[in-house]
Amino acid sequence: MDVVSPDLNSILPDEIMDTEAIAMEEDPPNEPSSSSTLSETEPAQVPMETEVPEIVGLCPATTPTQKTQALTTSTTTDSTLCSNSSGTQLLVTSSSSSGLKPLTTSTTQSSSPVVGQTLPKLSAPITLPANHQLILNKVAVSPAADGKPPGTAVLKQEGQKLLVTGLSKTGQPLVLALPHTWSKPATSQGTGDGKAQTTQFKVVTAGARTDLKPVIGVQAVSSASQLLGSSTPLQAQQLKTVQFTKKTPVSTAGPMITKLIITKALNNKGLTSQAAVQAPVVTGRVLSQTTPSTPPRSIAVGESVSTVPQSISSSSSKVAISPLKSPSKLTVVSVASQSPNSPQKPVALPLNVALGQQILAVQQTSTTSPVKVGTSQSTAQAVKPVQTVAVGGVGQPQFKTIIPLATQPNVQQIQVPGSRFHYVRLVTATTGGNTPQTASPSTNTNPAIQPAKPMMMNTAAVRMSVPIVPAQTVKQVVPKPMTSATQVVTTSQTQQRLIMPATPLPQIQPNLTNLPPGTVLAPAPGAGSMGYAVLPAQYVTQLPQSAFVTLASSSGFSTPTSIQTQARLPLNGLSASDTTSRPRKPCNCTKSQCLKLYCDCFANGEFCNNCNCVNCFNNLDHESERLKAIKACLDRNPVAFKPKIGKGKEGESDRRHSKGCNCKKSGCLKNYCECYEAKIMCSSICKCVGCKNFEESPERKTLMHLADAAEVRVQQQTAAKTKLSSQISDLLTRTTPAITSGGGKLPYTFVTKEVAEATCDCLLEQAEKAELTNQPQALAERLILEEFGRCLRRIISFASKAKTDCSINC
DNA sequence: GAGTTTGAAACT
DNA sequence: CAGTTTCAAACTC
Repeated sequence: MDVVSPDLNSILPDEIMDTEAIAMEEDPPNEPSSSSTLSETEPAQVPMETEVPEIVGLCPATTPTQKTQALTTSTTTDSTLCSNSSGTQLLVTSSSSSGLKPLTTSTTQSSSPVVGQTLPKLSAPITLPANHQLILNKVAVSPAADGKPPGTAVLKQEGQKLLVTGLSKTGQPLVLALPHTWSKPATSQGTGDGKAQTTQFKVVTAGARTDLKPVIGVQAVSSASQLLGSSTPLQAQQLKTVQFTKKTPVSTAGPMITKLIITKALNNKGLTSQAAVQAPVVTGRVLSQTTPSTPPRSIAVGESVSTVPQSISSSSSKVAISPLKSPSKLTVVSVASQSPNSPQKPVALPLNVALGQQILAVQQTSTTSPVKVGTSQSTAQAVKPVQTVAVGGVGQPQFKTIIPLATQPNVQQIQVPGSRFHYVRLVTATTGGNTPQTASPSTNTNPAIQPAKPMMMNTAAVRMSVPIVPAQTVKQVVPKPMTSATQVVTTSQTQQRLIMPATPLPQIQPNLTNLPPGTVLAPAPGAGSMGYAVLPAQYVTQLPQSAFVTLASSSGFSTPTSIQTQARLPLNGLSASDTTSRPRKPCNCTKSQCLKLYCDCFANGEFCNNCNCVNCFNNLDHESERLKAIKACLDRNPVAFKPKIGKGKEGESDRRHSKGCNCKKSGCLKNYCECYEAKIMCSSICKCVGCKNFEESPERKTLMHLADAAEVRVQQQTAAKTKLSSQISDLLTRTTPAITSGGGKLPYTFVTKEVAEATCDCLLEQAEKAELTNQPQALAERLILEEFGRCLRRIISFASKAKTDCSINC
């Protein structure tokens, strides 16, 4: 294992430290001389982080508070789990050459090694950056029969799993990729030559930003330079690459000399939530270079400047990741294979090697909140392991989850608190194919059919986004034993959705990409890739473990009725309305059972929550019906659940309705018109009659002006009210001291109309009295003034008394 | 709040 | 694919 010093995050742009504890051999001769690459040897000790900001846990038993990091390595050695005292866990999983070797995971509670697999022990503590996840999947090792030298790591398509991603506090994505065969299409980036590569690594990097294309690679020393050179073309972003050579301490395959190249995206732009929505996760890139006798290793490097570095130490291997300065997070979870032999392993990455199921989650958070990761897994073969990865963040991290679809249903749940957007991407890594597979809907829909490909995810992959309210806390969902390995992604956000294994619905599979935003699809247990259940993540997150299990169970979605009610319950102490970043109007469906697109909730891929609907079936209690309805909708329209408003041809900023409207009477100037409702112009694809919703339309301009004026008025009124309230409050505050202090200021607030009239009456009376007594004018004026003085004194006295009474009574 | 209008979705 | 019906939201009063 490679160890990265805790300072890595802060140093990443500049350097990478290599701990001495790691039995890695430095390869100075091989280090690339490129200016972009920085190599350093880190001191033996890696500072331990006192805090565990982020954890990716793969252990079912892991409590929400536990923080874990999972690493899967392609090393030939058995995978081991390393955990530190803080509860941080390092998960190392490996897949056998067959690609079906069980994944082994360990939790802090259980240190049992992975069955049949051993991982290099970490000699040095591993410091993981907060909010960063490091996942290393072991690449299948080619048997000697293949003619390859023993210990040579051969990357199988299905087994390829490598995801190391991280975001610096600045949001700069960090990606570390293990050696991967250059021959693979994944190297389309220009990375390289895939010659004579015994081991392949697939690197999937997720970035919160659309343009993020982190390239990280752990390369054999010989190929290190190549990687560096190739990394440049890969990214639109500037990347700073840090490369260091390490020698694997223990490897059955023999000494491992590898270089770790860490590229850090220098360009921090585009970290907006929007960007994250568009292409957060990037792309899984395969930057692998095969090196004989060099087991691939994956290191996820998160960049963080956080003062709370997270350290993880393991006996076998150590990976130090510099603490994240910021909560920015990238989470990549890859599943190399199932671990039939270690079903009961505490930390089992839902690895379906054969299936190549992978889940990629990328999260970026602005906050420094530590990431909590809860993991769970199934132990029995009959029970599918469920992996839960939670990434916490207070800010509005961008979150994307990629869940591979495979015949072996593995569902990985990723929880990302604080993420405002939740993305779910379904990626299937199938065996056979060497070509990097994009997650594009059209190609990725049928994982079982698709040949195994290096997991490569790009923006084209199925993308589902759902606004998620930042969650302060992370909820951990414990997966219920399932027939197939399942990873569950949970978030504290109400918008997040999960697709749970359901009854086989082959028809849906082709349309996976069209599923409602935030939907997670998971193969139904035992049903291969045919069964899917669509489940809003909010339910999953809110569900108790038992409930969740029920959902995940192959038996169907017999969810306790309580679950539905839970959706209405406050989440994380926040009411649903509070937690919903995008308030959704409750539906009022009466006849559609909320299972048709008439229902906005259903159309948006959400469960009805706090709606006024009648006979609603859009809930967990009727998941089977819901699933069928979804299928029916997709059958009718494969893109039924895709956003209607997409980007126009002209550019990103040009939005347009995907289908166009068909308005006939509204002139497209009322909310009946979907275009107008979306505040976009009608386009050429619209079939509307008498359309007035075009740029030069005077009606539209007038309407817009009126709308703007109305809005301005509202704003002004609001501002006026606020100002008035403020003034009154300020006035009362200022007058109070004068009263209490007996100062000369009279609280005119007490001079009401009645008081003024009464005062005038007194003055008039005094004037009349003087007149009746034939007093000289001067005396009369004096008497009047004296009376006025008395009135004032009475007013002041009253005000003071009122103040006193108030202070006493109040 | 009831009734009407509207256009997307669903159906034929 | 076109015409019709259904449906729920938008709108009006």
